[in-house]
Amino acid sequence: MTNEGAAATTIAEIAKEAGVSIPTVSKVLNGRPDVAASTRAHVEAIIDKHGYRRRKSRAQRNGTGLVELVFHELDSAWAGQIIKGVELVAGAERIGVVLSELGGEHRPRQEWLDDVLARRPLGVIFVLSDVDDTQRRQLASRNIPFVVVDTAGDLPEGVPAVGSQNWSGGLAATRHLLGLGHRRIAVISGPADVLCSRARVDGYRTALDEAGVPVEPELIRYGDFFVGGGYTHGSELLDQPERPTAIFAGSDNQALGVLRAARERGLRVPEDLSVVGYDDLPVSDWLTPPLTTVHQPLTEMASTATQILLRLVRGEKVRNSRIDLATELVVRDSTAPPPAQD
Amino acid sequence: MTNEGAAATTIAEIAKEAGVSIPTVSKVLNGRPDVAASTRAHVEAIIDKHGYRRRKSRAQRNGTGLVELVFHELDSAWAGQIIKGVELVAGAERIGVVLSELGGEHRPRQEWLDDVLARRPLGVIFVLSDVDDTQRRQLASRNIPFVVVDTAGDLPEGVPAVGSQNWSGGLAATRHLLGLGHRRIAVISGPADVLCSRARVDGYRTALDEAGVPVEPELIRYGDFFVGGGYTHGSELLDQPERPTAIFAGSDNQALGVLRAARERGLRVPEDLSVVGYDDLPVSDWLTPPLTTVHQPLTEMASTATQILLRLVRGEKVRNSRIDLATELVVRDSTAPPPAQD
DNA sequence: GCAAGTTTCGCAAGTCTCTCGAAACTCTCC
DNA sequence: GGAGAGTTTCGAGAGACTTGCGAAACTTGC
Repeated sequence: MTNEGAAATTIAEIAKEAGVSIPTVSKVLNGRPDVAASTRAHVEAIIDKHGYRRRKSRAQRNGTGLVELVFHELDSAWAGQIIKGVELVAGAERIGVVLSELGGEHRPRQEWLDDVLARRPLGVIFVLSDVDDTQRRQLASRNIPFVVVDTAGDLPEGVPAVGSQNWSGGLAATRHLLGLGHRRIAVISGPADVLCSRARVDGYRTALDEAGVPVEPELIRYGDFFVGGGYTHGSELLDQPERPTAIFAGSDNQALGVLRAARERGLRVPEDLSVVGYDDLPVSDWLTPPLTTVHQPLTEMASTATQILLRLVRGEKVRNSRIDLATELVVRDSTAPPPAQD
Repeated sequence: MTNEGAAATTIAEIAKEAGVSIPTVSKVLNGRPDVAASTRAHVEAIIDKHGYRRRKSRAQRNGTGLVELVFHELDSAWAGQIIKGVELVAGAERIGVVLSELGGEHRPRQEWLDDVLARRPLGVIFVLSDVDDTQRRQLASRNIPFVVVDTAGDLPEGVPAVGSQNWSGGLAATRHLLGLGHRRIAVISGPADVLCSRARVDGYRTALDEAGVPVEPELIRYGDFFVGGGYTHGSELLDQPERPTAIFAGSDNQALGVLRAARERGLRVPEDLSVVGYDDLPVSDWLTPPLTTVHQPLTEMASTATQILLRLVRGEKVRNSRIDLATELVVRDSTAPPPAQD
């Protein structure tokens, strides 16, 4: 802890207490060779006792800075998890987080970018959104780095991005259902133009191929990530003549919609229909039934992205600026073997 | 103490008394980094002593302006609704929203306030949090207005605050349960030291009195607003020898915990146990069963608070700066008449 | 025992920041 | 459009820390 107000300890004080000169203390601090081992140890002890810290150095640079956090949409607890992760890192560095919502668009409008530029932020974090080339150059010309979390589209070479292993998530979820004996498995994903949706669906496809189960196009649905979409698509899927015995939803919210669609049709979950979600929001464990879902480390993704951004801000070299964190299937009570067929 | 009418204090006077130059006082007021900690503290003390107020706010911000949004905690979709409301109004005015979380504390630490002052925001919105007198004066001296949303504790006269009609909400929820025939109604509320919790419980009390039903202390629980608290208290209540036939939870999250406690005991909702939530988060309509709950207009509360704040920023007169928006009982499927007794 | 060499340390002179105020500037209100 | 209040820029002064160098102290070889 820094002792505010009170004058900070100086090497002069250390020197006095240790009975040596100021330069000697300095030399100890800098690991110079021309200090006797015994003297060094003694000085070191006094330094430790006083909890001496070298003067500010670069730490308090700009004093205050801002980071822009941009959501394409901030409904659902999803956003909360991300915000938490960013706050965690930024807060520790005493950097303010400015929130923006693009109101559903994946690309910000110029007007918005103008406002951002006027704020002279240290950097920008885009969540499920992106900027076009012109805007990218505008940021670059002002030396404002940016990071993308959970990218929506393809990114040019060199743009740092943090995501999660969507393909593996889709694979694991589908394998789990196959392992339970399901053969007619539907998937409701996010928008087709969002990369992470496609990766999950591809994981789903691969798992089916692997098991020798044919992929049926009418069982693959693209929608949005919201609860209403899950309900609509879920209803349609369940009204098909040969309805699926399991549905893999693109988000926990969608899964909620599917649960309702099932309930309205008198289908019990998991006895008559298995449902797998995606995200593992904190509530998912508390639903009826507790949701089997693919855990996505949202908070960690956000923290990681923020750390990368701050490293870029400091001008440090960042290797591995394209990271996908691991997803993990969490099995709860919304999945079970399919009902016996005849 | 502010000396109204008398010639307003100027930073020149502060400077003289503190024995520093005018620019130094200005720098302290603006949170500039190039002032020694001891000097800063000294000047701050003189400022406070004189009750200095900056002449006029810079209402005519050149395009940029920031508003600080402070949560005592930002778990749960609760926070998302609030953020949305603030963004809505601030975004339209092209004002940036800086988010902070106090990490569970209801009062910010000085270090945090220093950062805020350095950012020179137009105003501050506190959500379920508050500042102490010294900090309040620090904001006042910089002419930074603030608004409190859903106050945790008592507020001094004149502090603008937007809340919701908690008492009416408690009353309506309890009356609804009484109307269904329930007599043994438990309530799980938020922390006892948070005002809105108490108001709800008082509404509950009044409803019981009205109906001539005795208030039984063991049916009144205070916890936190989270799902775990609902589960714990719910479990205890349901394990009582003469268990309640209805539970009125302090939040939808708590209600989720109660639902699980009921399920674990083989109690059906609403047949064996009625549950009422509070908040009406977007998911609540999609739970199993859809939750009867007290709708709190969180987004609107946040928008209103932001509007009031911006009016204060512009120096406009704000009458009715203490507003409670209406809550509304939303009846869904988690409540029903109590099971027949013998 | 003495000269040569080595080690250890402090002096003095540098370098780097931090602080602060003079002067110039901006903004607002008459 | 001038006066007054407050803000910003910039440079100088003051410490805080670093470094080169030399002097004492110590060691070693003969």
